[in-house]
Amino acid sequence: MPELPEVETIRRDLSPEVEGRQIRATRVHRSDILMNLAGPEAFRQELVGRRIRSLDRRAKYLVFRLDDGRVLQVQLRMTGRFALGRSRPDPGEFGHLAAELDLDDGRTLWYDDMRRLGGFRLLAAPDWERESDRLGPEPLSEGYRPASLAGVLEGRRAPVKNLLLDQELVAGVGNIYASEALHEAGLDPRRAGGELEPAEVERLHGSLRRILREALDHAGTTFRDYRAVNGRSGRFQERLRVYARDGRPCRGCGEEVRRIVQAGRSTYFCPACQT
DNA sequence: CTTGTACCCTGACCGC
DNA sequence: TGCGGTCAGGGTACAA
Repeated sequence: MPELPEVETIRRDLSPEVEGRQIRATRVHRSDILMNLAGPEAFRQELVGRRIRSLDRRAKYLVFRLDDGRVLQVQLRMTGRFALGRSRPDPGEFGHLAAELDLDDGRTLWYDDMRRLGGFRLLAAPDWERESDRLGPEPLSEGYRPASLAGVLEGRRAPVKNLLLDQELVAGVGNIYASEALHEAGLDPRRAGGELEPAEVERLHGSLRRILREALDHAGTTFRDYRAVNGRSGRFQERLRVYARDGRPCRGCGEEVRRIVQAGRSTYFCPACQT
């Protein structure tokens, strides 16, 4: 569900609330969200008594750093959500409760996941570091440069849209912001990554950063299922340029926005301004 | 290596 | 009202 701006919004909502808190109890209702743990009892044994040192984000992962050095990694995938509070969230909003973590301030961290594609993984620090090293650079980081994007596009014949979704090339970009950034940069999503001119790569790099930053400033895009903590909606959906706007006029030139399928996923673009 | 496809799962929506 | 097909902010395993 969520891409970098959405996951980062959740991290900002949660981190001041959970940092320093101790996990007092856990309840797992749907075991398939335990991605590398045997079952609810194993989850409980590993986590009860642990304190949360910090909450970080890397790509689309939330990373709870624990006081024993290990890492609880959460992947929200399409429909994972969090709520935090003293009483169970409204079942209308949270109808697929998958896990609960009681904290030492009397509140509970509730994890809901309708499709159960997301989940929790408990990793030793070196294992997480190794995984993190495989991921591409954070596009909003200070040091992210056009040369980094140029380097991973070079020689690639796959469509640039597909390459933007590859987490090993650049971290945190998903289906919405890939289309949005390519539109802002005026680039046809079907072009081979390796065929972009240096000036075009530079434009794409700038657009990617601007779009992600703007989406983050608007607390993400609530198009369908995504909610920040406790049901809070994003506001970037009002500013979408092409995503899910097929058949409607391009905000730039008035031409009809088109939808195509690339690597099995929808891409939206304006055939007039993206070349 | 690179690229495409099936799959995990539930629910909303559309045409018949 | 029901039914089948399609689609959904993701990622992985496997085949070609």
